[in-house]
Amino acid sequence: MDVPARIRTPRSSWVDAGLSALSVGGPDAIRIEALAQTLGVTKGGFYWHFADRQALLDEMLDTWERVVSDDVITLVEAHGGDARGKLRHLFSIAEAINEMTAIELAIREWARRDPTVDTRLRRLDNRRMAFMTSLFTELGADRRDAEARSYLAFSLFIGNHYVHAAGSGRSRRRFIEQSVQHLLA
Amino acid sequence: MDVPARIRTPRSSWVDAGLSALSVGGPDAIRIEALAQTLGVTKGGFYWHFADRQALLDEMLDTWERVVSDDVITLVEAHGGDARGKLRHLFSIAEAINEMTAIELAIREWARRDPTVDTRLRRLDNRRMAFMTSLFTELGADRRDAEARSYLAFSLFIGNHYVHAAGSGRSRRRFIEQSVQHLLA
DNA sequence: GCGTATCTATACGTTATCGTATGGATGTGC
DNA sequence: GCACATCCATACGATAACGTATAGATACGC
Repeated sequence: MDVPARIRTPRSSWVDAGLSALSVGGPDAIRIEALAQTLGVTKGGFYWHFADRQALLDEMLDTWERVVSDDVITLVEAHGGDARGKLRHLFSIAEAINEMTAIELAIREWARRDPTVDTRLRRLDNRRMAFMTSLFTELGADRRDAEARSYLAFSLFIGNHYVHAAGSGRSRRRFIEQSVQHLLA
Repeated sequence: MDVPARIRTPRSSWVDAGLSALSVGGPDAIRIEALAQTLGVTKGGFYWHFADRQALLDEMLDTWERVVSDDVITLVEAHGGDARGKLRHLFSIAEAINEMTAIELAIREWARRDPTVDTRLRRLDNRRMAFMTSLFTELGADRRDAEARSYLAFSLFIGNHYVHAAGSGRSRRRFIEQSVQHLLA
């Protein structure tokens, strides 16, 4: 009856390969045959797992959304400590996970073109903004100030990746650190 | 001999259409046949003007680069006044030209994937950073602080467009204004 | 009204990708 | 060693885009 059988390249492989392709080349680079080649198989297996390309895209977004919202917030909450410590921890996570940042940027670009993705991202950003704002409020800021700081932090953590000036690689880390200091003041 | 003849859809039409397509759908959306349809012709004329698709992309970047560096800097310098006034003027230009912003964002995304575009953008950003830094220096900041403020302003003016949280449309303008105040303090 | 420069339409070959269909291959449990 | 679940390879048709070739349209100057 129910025979589990060893799984060779499961759904998650395709999802991971898709997210990787997205981070490198954007949504248009998510081509089934290219992913298959990356995984060392042909697309035959893909269409066994997924109805079509769109099904993969949806599942990629689901997966990513779960990781960056639930998991990160849980992680920060589990870390404990006061609001300042949590914020520091949150910022360090955002800084550290570099591959995640590439996916994040790619999805933000994607959202500017695709209303469906935009809706998802909007919902997610609301959660993150609310979380950050609550921490800043805990820190003693009034509602308006806490929102402004959250917005500022958000813009910075995204925008700084787009500044391509010389020496931005060298000074980027120092710059972020300095800004965080200022935000937590 | 030299007969000028009325030009129906000149090179610049294709460049403009290309930039428009870029701002809406990214580099992959710059498809010759689609541009032709937008212009109400077929691609026959395109290949009279341009050797191939790449030639259009190059010319698009040339055009855009000229507009946003030389022209803007000239405009700000022509405006006159002190450094603070010039910075305010610069920020207001950056805020005002919304269509230009869409192109700017699209090109930044593009640069993350294409080394050629990245090189161009890097050169451009260096010019803009140097210009901004010189204005902040004029304002009394030391070199390091001036650079930090420029980097901050840069990140903000780009990053804030990627924040999709609810109410970001309403509060974006107010937020930018507040940040500019702070930068000029 | 003719010649020439400036485009434009159309047909064509090529390549890339999607999605379908179908016949396997492979390993598990009985 | 058979049945079944899971996955894979291959062939196929459809569509879209690139670039080429070539004949034709359009308007200006004379």
